[in-house]
Amino acid sequence: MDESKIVAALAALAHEHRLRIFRLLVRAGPSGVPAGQIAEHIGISATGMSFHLKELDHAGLVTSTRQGRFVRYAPHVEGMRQLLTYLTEDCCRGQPELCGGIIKKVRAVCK
Amino acid sequence: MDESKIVAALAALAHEHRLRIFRLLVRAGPSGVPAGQIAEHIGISATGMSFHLKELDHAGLVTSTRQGRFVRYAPHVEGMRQLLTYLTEDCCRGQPELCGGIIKKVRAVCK
DNA sequence: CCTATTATTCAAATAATTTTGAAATATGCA
DNA sequence: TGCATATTTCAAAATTATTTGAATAATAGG
Repeated sequence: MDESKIVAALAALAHEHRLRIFRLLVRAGPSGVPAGQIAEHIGISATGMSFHLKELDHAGLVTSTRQGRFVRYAPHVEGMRQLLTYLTEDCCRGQPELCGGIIKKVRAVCK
Repeated sequence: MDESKIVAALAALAHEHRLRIFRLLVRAGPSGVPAGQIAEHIGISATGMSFHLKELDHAGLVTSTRQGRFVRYAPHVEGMRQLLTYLTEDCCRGQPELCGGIIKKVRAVCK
């Protein structure tokens, strides 16, 4: 995968509000949450929310669908998957020490 | 783990040069690489290298040890582990779709 | 002590991001 | 159509990050 897209995705998540937005969307699931509702939850203005959602969208981490007057945002599974695959496989080369022990853990369970 | 530390780590990696530096250090292993040698490899000035290495260091992603006139930099295993653990477990809640298929893959191998 | 090498610090300049508030767009409903 | 709601766009201001080059520190070796 294109390294500049990885940088863009990392930058998108590298912000207090945006990381919280993404976390919230993951918890909310694929049906999504209207922008205004996210804004209320996070505690920022509608304008600020649009700005941050645009960043996440451009980075390929969220998707949006209009539903009447609302625009529902949901996590974009493929974008996040690519980021985590890059970080664990390409960047950290699958080393269990670096990869958060996931590989280690699951292997242990398998024994 | 502290969310602001996660944001700092993400921001540290969210830069073309720094992501390449970190990748290079992972490949080089725990013995580390002198700052100047990294700079030569990446193709940036010594001053620029100091700036970026400081960012990575402050974010807890690399460690440094002086060896004579050289300062060797190596990946800081614990910092990266914490970041990836956060992203996969806290943020993405271990959902295989989001987590880069690592969990899925290893489970499949185990069957 | 002197010099060469390696790396960092500093301050100034430049560039990029984020915030703010007003205006605009899109939709639903009376 | 006219009005209310949800969201986005826009431009200006504020903030933060990055680059640049000169100066400074740390060390090895003569």
